[in-house]
Amino acid sequence: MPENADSPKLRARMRAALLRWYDRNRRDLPWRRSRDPYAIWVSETMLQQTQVATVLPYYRRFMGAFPSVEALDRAPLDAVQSIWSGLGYYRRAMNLKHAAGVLASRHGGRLPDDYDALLKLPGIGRYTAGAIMSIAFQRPYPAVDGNVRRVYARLFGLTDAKELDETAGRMVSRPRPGDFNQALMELGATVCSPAAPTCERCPLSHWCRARASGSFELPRGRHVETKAVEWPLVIIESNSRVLLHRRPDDGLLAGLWELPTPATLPPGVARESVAVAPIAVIRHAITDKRITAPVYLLRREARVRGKAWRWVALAALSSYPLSSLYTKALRAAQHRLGARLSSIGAGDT
DNA sequence: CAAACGTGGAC
DNA sequence: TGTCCAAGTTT
Repeated sequence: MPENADSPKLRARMRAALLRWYDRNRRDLPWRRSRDPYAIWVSETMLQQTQVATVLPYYRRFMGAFPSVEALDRAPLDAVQSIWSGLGYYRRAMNLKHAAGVLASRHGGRLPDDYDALLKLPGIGRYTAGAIMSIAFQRPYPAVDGNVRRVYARLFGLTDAKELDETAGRMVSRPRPGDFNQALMELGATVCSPAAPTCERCPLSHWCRARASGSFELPRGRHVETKAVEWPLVIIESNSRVLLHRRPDDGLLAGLWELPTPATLPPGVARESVAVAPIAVIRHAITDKRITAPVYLLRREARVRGKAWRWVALAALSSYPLSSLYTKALRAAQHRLGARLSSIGAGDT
């Protein structure tokens, strides 16, 4: 048992110290200026496995385009995916859109002030439900993410997941459960970092077990074997348009548009293209794949059928949901395409 | 429950 | 260059 968390008085002191630290050190983030549960939900979803700095521009654009549940519900899926392009874990965007529909039809267009109801929404798991409950509704639920696990692991010497959950449940403060949870995460992200914690700046160092023992080791994450993958891409260009293909609705990059590969050229387009040298070679990683992507340019017309193929004007590429793999390839080819493709991918508007 | 799911920052 | 891994969820 983590003796440090046993005493209610001690817990109260730790909470107070953490909140005081947070009040003086909190970063000024856009979602912290809002009290709208929708804004909290969107930010927490974007922040899943994604760092704050990466999220910021996406959050601004998303909230600008879809400022409410109703706006999101009414938006075309393509528009939502397009804004999300480059952020990764694209199922999150599908889940948001889907959940917005559920909220509109069954919850009056609002996030429910109810942990179990939140959990039922697609894309909301234990962490996100706890974050929304505490931050948006001031309810004393824990929100245990990687930061919190690390902080408690060091602070109390915890390794067991169940004990950690119990501790998190006992530690949450009321009042200010949302600030408390964010303080814990902020501490983990900025002070109690994985490799080199700066204990001099930590308001909890006085009580910290790892600090006392000098051992900050954490249980290793699962080692994931990466695979080298060759993934050639073909840019078929004609009249300032390129040919895109829509990916299947499940699996990798589900529902996004892609550049064809030599093996999946549309019917009627021979593979003659790929005999020539690539104009560029892209390197990109997707989860456990280390992708090497030679990019081939083929200038020719082609007749295509079906909803899965589409000629897209270069100027319209920015409104297409594309993985960074493809925006990299298109950027590498832009001078040959005679277009200023600042409009490709994230970053504009 | 292990595996899949994106991307870019940090070292 | 390589490796780790981040405000997780789903199947």
